[in-house]
Amino acid sequence: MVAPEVTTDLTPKTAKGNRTRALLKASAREVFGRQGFKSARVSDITAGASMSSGIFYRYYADKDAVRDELLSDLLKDVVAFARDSWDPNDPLRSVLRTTEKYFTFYRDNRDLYKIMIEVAQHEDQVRVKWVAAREEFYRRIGRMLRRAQDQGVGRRDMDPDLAAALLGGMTEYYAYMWFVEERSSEVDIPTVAREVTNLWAYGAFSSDTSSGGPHE
Amino acid sequence: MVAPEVTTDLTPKTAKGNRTRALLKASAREVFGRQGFKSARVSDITAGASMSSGIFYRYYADKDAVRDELLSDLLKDVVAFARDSWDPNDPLRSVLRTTEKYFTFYRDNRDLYKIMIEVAQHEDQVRVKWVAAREEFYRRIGRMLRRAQDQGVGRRDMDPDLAAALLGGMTEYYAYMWFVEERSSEVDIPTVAREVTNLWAYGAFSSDTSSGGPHE
Amino acid sequence: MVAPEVTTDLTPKTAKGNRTRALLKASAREVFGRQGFKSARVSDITAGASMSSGIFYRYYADKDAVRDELLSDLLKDVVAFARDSWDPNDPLRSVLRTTEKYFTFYRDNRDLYKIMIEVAQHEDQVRVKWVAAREEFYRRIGRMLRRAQDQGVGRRDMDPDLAAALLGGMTEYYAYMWFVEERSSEVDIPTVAREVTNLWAYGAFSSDTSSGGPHE
Amino acid sequence: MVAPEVTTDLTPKTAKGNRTRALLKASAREVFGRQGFKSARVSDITAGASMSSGIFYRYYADKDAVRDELLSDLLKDVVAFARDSWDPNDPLRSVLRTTEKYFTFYRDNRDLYKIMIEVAQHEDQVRVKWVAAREEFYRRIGRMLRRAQDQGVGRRDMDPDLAAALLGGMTEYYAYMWFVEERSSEVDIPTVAREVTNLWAYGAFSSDTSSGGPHE
DNA sequence: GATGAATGAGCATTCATTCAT
DNA sequence: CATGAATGAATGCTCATTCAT
Repeated sequence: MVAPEVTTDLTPKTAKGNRTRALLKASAREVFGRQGFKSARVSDITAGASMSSGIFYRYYADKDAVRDELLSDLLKDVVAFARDSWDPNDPLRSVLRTTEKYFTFYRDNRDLYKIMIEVAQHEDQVRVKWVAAREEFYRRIGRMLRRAQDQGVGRRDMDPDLAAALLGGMTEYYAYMWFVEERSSEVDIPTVAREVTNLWAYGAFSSDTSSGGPHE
Repeated sequence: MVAPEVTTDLTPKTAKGNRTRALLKASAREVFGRQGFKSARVSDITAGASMSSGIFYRYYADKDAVRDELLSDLLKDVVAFARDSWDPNDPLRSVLRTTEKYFTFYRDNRDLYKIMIEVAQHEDQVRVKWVAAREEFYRRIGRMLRRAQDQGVGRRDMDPDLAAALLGGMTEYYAYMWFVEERSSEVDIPTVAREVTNLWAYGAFSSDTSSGGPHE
Repeated sequence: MVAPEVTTDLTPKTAKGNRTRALLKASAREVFGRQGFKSARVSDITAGASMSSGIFYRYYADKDAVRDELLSDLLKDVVAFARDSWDPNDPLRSVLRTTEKYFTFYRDNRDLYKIMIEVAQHEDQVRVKWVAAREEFYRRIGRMLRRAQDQGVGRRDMDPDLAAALLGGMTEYYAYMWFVEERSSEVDIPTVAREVTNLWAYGAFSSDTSSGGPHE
Repeated sequence: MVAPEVTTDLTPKTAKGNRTRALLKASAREVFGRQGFKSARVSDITAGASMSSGIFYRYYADKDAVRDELLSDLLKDVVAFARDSWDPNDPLRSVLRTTEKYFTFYRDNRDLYKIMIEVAQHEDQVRVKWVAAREEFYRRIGRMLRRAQDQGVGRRDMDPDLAAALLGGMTEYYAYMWFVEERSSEVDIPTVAREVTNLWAYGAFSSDTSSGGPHE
């Protein structure tokens, strides 16, 4: 006979419980963002919420659990983002808009991205989901590029999937350097978004399309 | 009470010592690459070299010391790489060649890159050097793009420094996904290098130059 | 990466905590006294209090911290002792009383004295305070001897400061041999105190004063 | 059958060997004196003699062995010192001479005394010998005091053995503070020796003897 | 004899997690 | 619900000592 799992129910039963849980989660986000996940102690999280250390385990099974919840939130948003539709009639406008939104999103979630990147180096579970979310992104871009080729506005000699990963990664990595590594930069989001879009426009789309490109 | 002598000399004095040190270094590289730096124990390193744990400290002050030596090696190579000259007369050929070489280099040092990226998240010392090496890269690219603009072959409406970081980062990040994250990919280095070069060619250089571009 | 919070509060928060801390301190005193500070392990201390090793660090930063607390306690008492006033009208009676009190005090704190002496060999911090406390003692004695000379009852050809250190040290060292080294001795405190006082009386005070001396 | 003790012979067989051994011993004395016995590493000793660490065990069984040899040397000298005869006809002159010689001896061996005191806190073997040597001293003094009483020049109401330990310890402890603790002191050996002798003269000997006392 | 490489036991300290109140 | 006390496994590092050359 299997020993009965003594699974303690971690769901808050009261409004106060909900609040405590939320405070712990917020503190975890802040502490992880500041110190990194590995060097953050559970007691740092509880201290950040002005609580006693034991209470943490009333709401989370362990340290990994908060982390996973925070990263799940981020991944959900990222996936939703990736699924945002592009306007097939004006792909470059879509690129510009999406790029701007993307940078804004990344900036607002820089702490979570930082955690994600740190954790993904070790935790296969996390990395797999993280990679999957990005692949989804690239697939979308690839589809758009292919459609552009079909419509005669995409550069002929281009591997759409490869170019998608390259161009998508370009944006993502710039955001990383900018907001996570805090690369000093004089530029603002619209400026970078325009440069990105131009690189896409000239790099991936036929030059004759570029007449309607976003470059000033 | 005067503190005991701290000037322990860690240099190997014999050929055997050199061999041992090299074995430890190699084992460290392998262990860090496999388990990550933080979760690697010193005893993992010595066990990997079939030695007793104490011997490690005969050659390295601590766990950080091997790591730093490994990363210094990589950084030295990276910086040398960044300083490799471009052929000003045929920038696109240079891009193609450099990109191919870069991917090859990254692939051969994937384990060190993995360590570098992991460690740079926590260690300011390391991150600063790592960022500096990349900036050097981008500065070089920026200079090349500016020269191209001066010569009338670079796209006019382009911020050379911004574009440099974007294009440079694009290559780097693809290499990361490919070799460190082991993104499954059907492509080979020449193929990716050609696509990268085309994106540079069309994205950053005037279209009239592109007649001599590397796309088949 | 910002270093994690280091401001761990080591203060007990509950009555139970206070009790635990006190038990650990008592155990440390006993263990240090028995095995000496250097060879005492933290786990010896916790084992002596029937606790797990980790709890020690809830209340003390490290092994040195308990030691310092114990020695501070002793030093505080010693300094207070040194400041006890002498009766200027009857210096020899003061010597007798003080000597008796001193031996009693030393005997009751023999374990702490043992630790102090051991530690003072290595730790400059401790030695300095320890020496300072003794110097305070000697200064006091010196003042008394000088006053005796002024009043015509102190031996003329005496360097009061030198004699003070000699006479003060004589008492201290006898206490050390007696209670720390456990020199077998048939005598009791009053007997030794009387002999000490006589040596002071005849050695430092003019013989004509000695008529009122404490020797039976 | 008892397993045969594989006792390696540690006696030097050559002149060079003798020299090496002596150098190691000298280095040990210096290193112990500087860093203390416990914190001195065997490799500090060999390094101090510009030799490799392994050689140490060619001449000494272990770290304790050199220490014991050094302390044996000291103890032998101390015991010889204690056995030096006093001039029964002029005890105070003897006290003065012996005290001066004692301070000189202590000063010249301050490093060995320092080691002795440190080690005696832990090592029963050493402490026992050390205490025995001192007791021998005190016994001698006691005999002298008793003889003085018999001859009518010693203070009647004095316990000779007790006074011996007190007076002997006084000298010893002053030497310790002076030369080991390096108590800053303006005085020189003759001055202190004279004060010591006066304290003995007036403290232990009948006042009418003091006419021939050594005080100027 | 001499060198320096190699071994491995020993100990302080950290911190996630559980428990008593 | 909440507190903070208690547990104990885990690991980096030191250094006396032995060994191969």
